[in-house]
Amino acid sequence: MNDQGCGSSAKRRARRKQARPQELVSAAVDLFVARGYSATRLEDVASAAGVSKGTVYLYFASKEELFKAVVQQSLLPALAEGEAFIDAFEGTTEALLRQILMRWWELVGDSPSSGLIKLLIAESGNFPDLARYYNVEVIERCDRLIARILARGVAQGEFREADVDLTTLALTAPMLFQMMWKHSFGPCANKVLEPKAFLTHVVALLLHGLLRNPATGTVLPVLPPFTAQRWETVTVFGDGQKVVEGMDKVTA
Amino acid sequence: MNDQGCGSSAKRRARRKQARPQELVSAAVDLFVARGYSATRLEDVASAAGVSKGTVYLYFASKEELFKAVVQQSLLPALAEGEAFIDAFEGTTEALLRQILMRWWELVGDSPSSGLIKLLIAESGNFPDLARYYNVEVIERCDRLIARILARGVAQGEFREADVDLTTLALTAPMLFQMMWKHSFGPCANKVLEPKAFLTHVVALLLHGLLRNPATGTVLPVLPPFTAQRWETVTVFGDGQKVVEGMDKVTA
Amino acid sequence: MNDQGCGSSAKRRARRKQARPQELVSAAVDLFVARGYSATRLEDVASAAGVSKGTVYLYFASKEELFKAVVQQSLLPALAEGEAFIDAFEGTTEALLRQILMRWWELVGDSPSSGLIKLLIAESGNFPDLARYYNVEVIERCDRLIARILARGVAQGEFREADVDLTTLALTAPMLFQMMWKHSFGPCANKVLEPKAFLTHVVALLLHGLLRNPATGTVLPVLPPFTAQRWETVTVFGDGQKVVEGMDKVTA
Amino acid sequence: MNDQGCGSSAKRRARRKQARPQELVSAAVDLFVARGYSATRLEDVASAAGVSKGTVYLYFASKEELFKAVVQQSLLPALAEGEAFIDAFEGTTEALLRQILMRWWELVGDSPSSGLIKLLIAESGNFPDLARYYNVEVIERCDRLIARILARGVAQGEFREADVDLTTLALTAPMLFQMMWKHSFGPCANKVLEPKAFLTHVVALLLHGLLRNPATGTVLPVLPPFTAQRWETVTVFGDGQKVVEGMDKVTA
DNA sequence: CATGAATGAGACTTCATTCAT
DNA sequence: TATGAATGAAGTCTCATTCAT
Repeated sequence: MNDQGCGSSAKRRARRKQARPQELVSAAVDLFVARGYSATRLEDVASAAGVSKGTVYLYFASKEELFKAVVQQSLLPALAEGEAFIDAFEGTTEALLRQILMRWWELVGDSPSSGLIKLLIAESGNFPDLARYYNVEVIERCDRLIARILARGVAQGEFREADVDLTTLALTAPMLFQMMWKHSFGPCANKVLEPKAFLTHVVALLLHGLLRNPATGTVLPVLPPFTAQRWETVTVFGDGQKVVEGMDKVTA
Repeated sequence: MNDQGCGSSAKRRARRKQARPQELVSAAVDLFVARGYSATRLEDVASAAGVSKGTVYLYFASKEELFKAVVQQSLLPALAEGEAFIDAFEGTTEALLRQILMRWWELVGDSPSSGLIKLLIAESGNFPDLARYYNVEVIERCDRLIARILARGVAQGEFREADVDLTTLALTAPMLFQMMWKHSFGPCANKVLEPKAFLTHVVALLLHGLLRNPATGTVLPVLPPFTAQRWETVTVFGDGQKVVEGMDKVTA
Repeated sequence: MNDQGCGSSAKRRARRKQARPQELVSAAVDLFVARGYSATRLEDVASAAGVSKGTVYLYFASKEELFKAVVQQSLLPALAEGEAFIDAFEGTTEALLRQILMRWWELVGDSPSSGLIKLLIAESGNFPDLARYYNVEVIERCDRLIARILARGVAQGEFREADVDLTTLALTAPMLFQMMWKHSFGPCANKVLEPKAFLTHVVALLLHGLLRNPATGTVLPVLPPFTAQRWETVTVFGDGQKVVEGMDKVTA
Repeated sequence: MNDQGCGSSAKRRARRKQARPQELVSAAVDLFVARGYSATRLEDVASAAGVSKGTVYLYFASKEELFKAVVQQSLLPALAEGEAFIDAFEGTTEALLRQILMRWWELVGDSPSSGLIKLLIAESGNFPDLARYYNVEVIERCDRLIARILARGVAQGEFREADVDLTTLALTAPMLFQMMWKHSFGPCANKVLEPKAFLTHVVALLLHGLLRNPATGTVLPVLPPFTAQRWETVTVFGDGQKVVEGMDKVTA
């Protein structure tokens, strides 16, 4: 009993040391997002993480390095999952798109680290290498993710062909907008913006301009008629509320 | 005798004095946009405007006041023009929408002051009253502008009815995206984004989801306000195929 | 009377601004010498110069730059004078040597800035470029000065020939020693070292080993016999004390 | 049972413990000499000695104490040897002097710890008690060593009498110079200074000004303690030529 | 009106020192 | 004994702001 003190406590401390960078990054995310890079004092980060000023420098060489770590740490989880999600998905591409946006919002958009994009946009001019890194590792990869979905829709005959890059951006824009809004004007706006409702609406708007029109083969205009088959969607919410969607009808 | 030794003509100085605030604001816009609020030194603003450091304080009580002046000065011109533009326009609403977006990009998006929105988003947390002001004076007014266009489309029988707020935002998002992009990742991205091509594409995508299709009468679903936490959607196709979507499951 | 305020005060301030670097360097010399580079706080330099912390940075980009300025400013005056002194001197080389060492001590050794050599020796490892600069601009030039004197002595038949570099250093060493001593152990030693007495003694010791011995032409050994002519020196001090020196006698 | 789990044999550890201070001091000497007191981080000393930061404090109460230990440990060996060397020596005093300087350079000057004198001179102002200690224990003792040699030379009829303190310093100065040079400008100088050649040269120069010349009986002037401020020297040569020297004038 | 020298609060960063393990 | 994570005082440097001229 008095024997074990020799090793276990060292372990606990080691575990602490291993956890520290993560704790500091977590604390830093919130402050960086809330106040911006310059206005965030390292001392505040430290005390938010429950340590003293000097401790930050045991794990990060400088404020800039901490910032980079914050950015690079908030990338990969959601992307990797998203890519796997696409490959495994078996429903319609419309459903896939809707699912993936919802999921993305839950994982990224609604997470505290979503404000990072705001931060990075604001500071991209002051951290060009970081911006370049983020652009390659996140943005372009994210674009490719979306592009794959669009390609899937075209391959399955659901979507008509359209400029991939532009259409991808048309989907990226509302997501970005959402995050920006959440971390800027949202909190002080009169109307509240319900994220998932907005994303659903956007998808609906976009898709009905994207769905292939087999009859005319037109590239741009005329609404996709959906004559190939009839469909009807019933959405049931947790509180029992039902929404029925389908050709020609919308019933709440 | 005690008058002439020290200065020049009072008139020239008066004219100068009147122009000064404008010159300072102009210089400040560029620097604030390029570097952010904190990283912009007042001395740089002064020398960019061709005056000395102390002179800034003759016209603005503090850095914060200068920043507010910068923001408030870069708002109104385009909005007023936009409102007049709508009233005078006589073509289809689709054409109106496309034209107004193009014009907006020329006037605002492509102007050096477009970066202000980026700045404001970044600093909204540190300047809550400024954010509130901007939200009311610019954002909501801009939203109303878009909403008027949508209403015009509906009134003229071109557009079907849809949630006004959400649809407005769906139009606002790409414009915002464009500005963000231009002042952040754009300069370091591999692909160049052609602004007007993008806006055209977005309008095309959105409009053809908005235009009433006389043949089928299909109507986009208007989802209820998204307050419920759990939800589940079952889509039944004409051939009996079912797709169930929900917060945590996807079943084909 | 109320008229002159327009220009003269500006001049006074300008004169102040011009004088500041010099004032700061002066204050810095004393502190650097007394405490060393690291132990000298810039704030102390500032208050010693009667200004505030920030003012130092109006004139020197960093502590290191201030240090370099201090070093580079305490070089040239004495050297230039020394070189002119040699050319103009018309007495014996022995007298020249004695004079120049005395003068050097008055100008450099005894000045507050003499401690700089101590400082530079201590910090040469941390400021290699500064050491190189000082070595070329001061030390080598100083060596050349001494070498010229030795050459003069040889040319005039007073000194025998000897290795120039080594002999030069043999003269440099006591001067250096003196400065080191003054700024290190001197203040806490039991015996006081009278600088001029020491230098006089050293010159006497060295010269009588340097004077050419016409009779033997020996390069190294045997004392110069001074048989060519008899001589006698009477030194009268300010307090009336007399010392008579000459061949065979020493009388106080 | 509760004894064995944590550590190794007590003997080995004890031996280790005994060696530790020495190892730390050795590591510290090099770093202190190379970087100076302030610029040497205790952590670097620790890792140079192969231990962790905290271990230093098991043997030395503070950085200052470590420094003192470093200084006090690098003194005595050579001095004791030197004293024994004198007593046992049987040749001429000139030979003794030359040999002892050579030996001293081998033992002290050329050892890594020779840089300590540089260090101490630099830091004497910050460590007055250390300087006093060093002055008494090393410098004065060293001076006495030299003085004994001079006395030996006089007693054996080799040297004429001269001011002991000043002559001692005249021998100390080149040794000190050598050490300073080695640890400061030497590494960045263009000419290399061959230590032993220099010492040999210095001894030759000095001795031949010290050796009694039986033929002429010339005696070097022994100046009185240099307390008077003003002085004037008139040298009259056998041929009637006069040279007047003084504090501010040189007249031939 | 305009200047720009001066200020000093405040941020980043270092490192001697402590102490739980 | 030994470790090394943690601390926090202290120093360098920046820059918004003031004010004498």
